[in-house]
Amino acid sequence: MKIGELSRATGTNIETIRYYERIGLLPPPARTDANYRSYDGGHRARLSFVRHSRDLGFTIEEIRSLLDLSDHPDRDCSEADRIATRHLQQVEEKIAQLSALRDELQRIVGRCRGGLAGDCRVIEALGDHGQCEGAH
Amino acid sequence: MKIGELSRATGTNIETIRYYERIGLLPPPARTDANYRSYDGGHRARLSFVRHSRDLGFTIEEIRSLLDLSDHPDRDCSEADRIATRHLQQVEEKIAQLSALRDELQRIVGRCRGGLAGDCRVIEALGDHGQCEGAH
DNA sequence: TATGCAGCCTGTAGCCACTACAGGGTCAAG
DNA sequence: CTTGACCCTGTAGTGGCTACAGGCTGCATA
Repeated sequence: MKIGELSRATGTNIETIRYYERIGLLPPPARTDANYRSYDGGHRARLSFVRHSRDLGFTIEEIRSLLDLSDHPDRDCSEADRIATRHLQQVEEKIAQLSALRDELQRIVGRCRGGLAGDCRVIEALGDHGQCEGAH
Repeated sequence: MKIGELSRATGTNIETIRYYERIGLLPPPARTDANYRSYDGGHRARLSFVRHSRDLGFTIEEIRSLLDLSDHPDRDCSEADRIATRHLQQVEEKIAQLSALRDELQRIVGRCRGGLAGDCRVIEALGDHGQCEGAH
């Protein structure tokens, strides 16, 4: 299959596929006489693996390790578990951060009465150093 | 105050302060005879505003608009409210996304029994197209 | 007076994970 | 024989910094 078909089959941008090849995440495929890339099922599976991993937020380097494990079924898979567990922790941290941030934004947004910028609580709150809570 | 003091006072990297000046977020300060940047309280307040906004996840362009409003107290502040509300929505969406992602990661991580990579459920799950749920 | 070192300056390049061209070649249909 | 979809390489841009390289200034100490 040509790059456009692979792109449609996996929902991956053509430029991204070439990018993955350039950084060594996908092996260089065979070429047609016209120098077009020619992919097979293995490439497709590998790209799906990469996309699914990216969708889950793994970094390229993490995916490189995971692919490496998947290429060597005889190795111990605890490394894969470690990567996934650490990533899960990071996601949980990020959620906690964003939740705190959402709370502060909600406090700020709720205060706008639609007057002039000079009296605006939103702008005022941003100028504060975060101690607006107990300040008045 | 010199750039190092401003850096300590606001918890902002020196390179970042110069970066903000370069992109026009902070006005160029006066210079000493030795060509050192010389900041005043106004600069400090503005930088605090920027840092606080960045901590809340506003983009540079959004901060530019917010600063513009804060520079013109006679304008209507509904624009500030609009920016903050939209940003809040984005944060909420992000949290929802990450929560879904966390759930999937938890499912994946919980399945590793520590065997060989060839039998690893983590790697297997990543290779799937996300239909692993009802598949077996 | 010499010397060392912290701090400042400019300018450029790197980070991540793409994305978007420019400028060209290839191929099948009409 | 032309049109238009598709493919190629190579380079530069995105956001928001961060990290140098290579050089200047200012102050304390020997």
